[in-house]
Amino acid sequence: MSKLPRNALIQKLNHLVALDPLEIGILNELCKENGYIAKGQSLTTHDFDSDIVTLLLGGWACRYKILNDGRRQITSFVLPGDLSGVRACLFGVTDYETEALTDCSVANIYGTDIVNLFKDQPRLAAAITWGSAREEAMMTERVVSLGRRTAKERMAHLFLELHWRLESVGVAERLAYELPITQELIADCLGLSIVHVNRTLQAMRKDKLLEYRNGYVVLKNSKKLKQICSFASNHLEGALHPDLVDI
Amino acid sequence: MSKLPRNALIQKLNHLVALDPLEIGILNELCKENGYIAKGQSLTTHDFDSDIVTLLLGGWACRYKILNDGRRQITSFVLPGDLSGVRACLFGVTDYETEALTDCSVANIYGTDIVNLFKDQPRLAAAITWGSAREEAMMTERVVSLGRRTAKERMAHLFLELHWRLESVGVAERLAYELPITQELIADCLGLSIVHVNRTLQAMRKDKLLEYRNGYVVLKNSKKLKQICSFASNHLEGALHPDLVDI
DNA sequence: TATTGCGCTTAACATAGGTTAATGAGTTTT
DNA sequence: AAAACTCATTAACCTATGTTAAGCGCAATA
Repeated sequence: MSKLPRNALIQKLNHLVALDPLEIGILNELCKENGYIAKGQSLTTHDFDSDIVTLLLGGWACRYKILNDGRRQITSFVLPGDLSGVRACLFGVTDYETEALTDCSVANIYGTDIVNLFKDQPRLAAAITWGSAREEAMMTERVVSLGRRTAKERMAHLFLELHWRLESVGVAERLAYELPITQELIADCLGLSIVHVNRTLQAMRKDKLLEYRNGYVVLKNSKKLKQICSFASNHLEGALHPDLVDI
Repeated sequence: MSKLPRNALIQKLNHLVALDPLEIGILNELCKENGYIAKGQSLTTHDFDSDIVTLLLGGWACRYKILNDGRRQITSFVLPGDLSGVRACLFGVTDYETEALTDCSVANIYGTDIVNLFKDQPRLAAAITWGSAREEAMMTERVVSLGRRTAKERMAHLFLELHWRLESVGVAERLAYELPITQELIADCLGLSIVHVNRTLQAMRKDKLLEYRNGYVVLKNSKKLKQICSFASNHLEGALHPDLVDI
């Protein structure tokens, strides 16, 4: 393993393919922190024709959609190591807003550089594509949660998924992590009312399943939590197609 | 425009990039109908290590997940022109089942051939990637529906989205299409009970919004339907990044 | 140190949608 | 043509979750 510095994206991709020093060098060059976004600001500059992909390096953000009467649905949380705006850049489609939930540090990357990656660095391109595939898998799980799981099950699933993701970029402890968001945001993510989020949280505290106070989550009984929502992390894992590994 | 034969995939991709005759030729070769799957069968052979991507050419299928107590959530309908198993093939992950809802004709494609497409035909690869991006966009809409839309809104959205997709592969009339599935399947897609699907359908019939009998849907007031769920099709459209068009 | 405000908590009440169960209309099987 | 199924339909009743509204605690501001 090389001693080059690692950012969250590299850590994430490295779970999939063992990156060689050259590739790590390229990524480090591409992913230099060069921006800062204050809490509440939009992550993606909405100048249409903006040709920028944003890599989140530190902090939390979310993607959401608002219906005409104000109902909001958060479609995903954006964590360190996640790219934002790839689709907008490649296909000129934006179908949601992205907002910083905390102050964030980011790397703004030219869309052209991403496209070049696809031309010149097939393994890296494949790894990035795998990132998108993982997002889609998480989306699938969210559909299942919202469609068929109860409030308690949804909640268990969310807290476990966040832990898993944060751990894979080195930002979580073994059974705890910082969750710097309000219950209202959790409600808008789980398709519940804020009151019911609170009720459910209380109940789970009482059952010694988890603690969640002051922006800090402790999974007190992760085994039980996993049972409750039949959590499996396989959808977050993967192995590259052999033909692609050896390019 | 060339006079070569078109299958559903070609029609779909052609909305994104104007394919040249050579590319159409490659796709036609790759997408020859070579399989038939009976209603109720799994679309993807579940032999692990199977290295096959399935292109649906005719018929309907769906992806779903079943919770341990039998609750089922359909995560998406698979229509002609849709690829199935790309992620499984590239990353060895399967996180849902895929089942034929009608008898289906398909093209089984070797994963290797898809991978080669990524190496040799960047525009086609980009177009296929765009297909995945579109699926993710639809997934996002589903999350919004399940999380924040009422039964009636969800239903309106589903019927409009299906019409849009079917039209784009030439399998729908201007305001009508065949929907060869049961109300139970609609329920499992919309996260509702079968009884409530029926209730909602009755109400929408009475309001002259749509007809749906004998597997045939007629959108009687598509304008109103669009208002109800603030349907927008922009998430289904897109334009390729300029750098990719001219490769 | 008073004030304001945001986020958390709780209680009382309301409802969209779930459950159970029975009936009917077509279709397939025997 | 009877029996057996599968789907759609309807009614009666139930519950998970939503809504409204009111305190509470703490941090930021004045």
